[in-house]
Amino acid sequence: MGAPKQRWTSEEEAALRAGIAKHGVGNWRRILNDPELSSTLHYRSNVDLKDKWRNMNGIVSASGSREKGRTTVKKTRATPKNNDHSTTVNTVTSDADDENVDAKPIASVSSGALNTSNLKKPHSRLGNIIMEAIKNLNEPTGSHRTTIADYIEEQYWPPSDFDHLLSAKLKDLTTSGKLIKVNRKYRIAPSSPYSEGRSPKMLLLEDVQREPFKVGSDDSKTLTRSQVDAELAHMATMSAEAAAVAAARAVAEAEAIMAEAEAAAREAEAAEADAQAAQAFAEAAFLTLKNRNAAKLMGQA
DNA sequence: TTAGGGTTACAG
DNA sequence: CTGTAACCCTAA
Repeated sequence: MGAPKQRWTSEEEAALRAGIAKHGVGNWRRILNDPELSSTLHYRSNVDLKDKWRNMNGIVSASGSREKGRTTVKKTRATPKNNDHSTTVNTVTSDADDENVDAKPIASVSSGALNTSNLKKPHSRLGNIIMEAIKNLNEPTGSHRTTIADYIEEQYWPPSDFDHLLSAKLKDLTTSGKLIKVNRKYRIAPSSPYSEGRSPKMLLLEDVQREPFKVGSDDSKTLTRSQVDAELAHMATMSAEAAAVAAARAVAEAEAIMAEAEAAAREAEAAEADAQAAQAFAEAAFLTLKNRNAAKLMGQA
């Protein structure tokens, strides 16, 4: 991990996830074309989206071109893009440097205000500490919040109200896809190098086939439907482990989607014009969630 | 335009 | 030096 070139921000990642959930994997151009998402992903190209998704996903064949004795050829390549923005100086009172517990991961710039500087700084220190803690704890089934808190308290200073900050940050990390929350436990989301010798408790496909809502929008329904079918078909060919991982990921995605939909709906309350779009998006997200919620992992709030 | 291979750049 | 993430190139 690191911050190499033009690192993707949480907003961009969230937007990408939302776009994939909405339009399906592979339709990068369509995602980029989405008016809401395009504001956030303005600096990224369709290829960038594809590459980012490849990285986020736990790349299948990491063809590290390491096995090439490639040396001495230097391509003086200056930094191509110099966008980006003022680093929000976050001088928090000395020790506990934690911030933004923002509730809206997506910057839905609706018609009207042309917001240009929408950059949130990367992840804060606490986020890194949390990731480190979980990684070092290395619990195969994930770590409880209390365990994480204990670890951090031993390693670092215990600020006041730390518990609250930790909860907020955990939620933030979960919604942004860095962590997966499964039954009160948090795990590192993407690449899991440890193959976990034991087969995970199989997540039974509990097909929730009730119909809570009757969404009248046919368009989004068909779109979502085909997408879900494709994913289910793909899931059927997966191994047990892969399926478990995919299920956990799907839930994490769904949570992120729901959060975004919530934020979008909240925004829409103010702007009537966007209300319908947000509604449709929320419904689509809910449909996706319903279909994807095969595993009953979402018990707790 | 997209998927995949390959390269460059940075962090540990 | 190794791993990872962004970037680049090219076939399909």
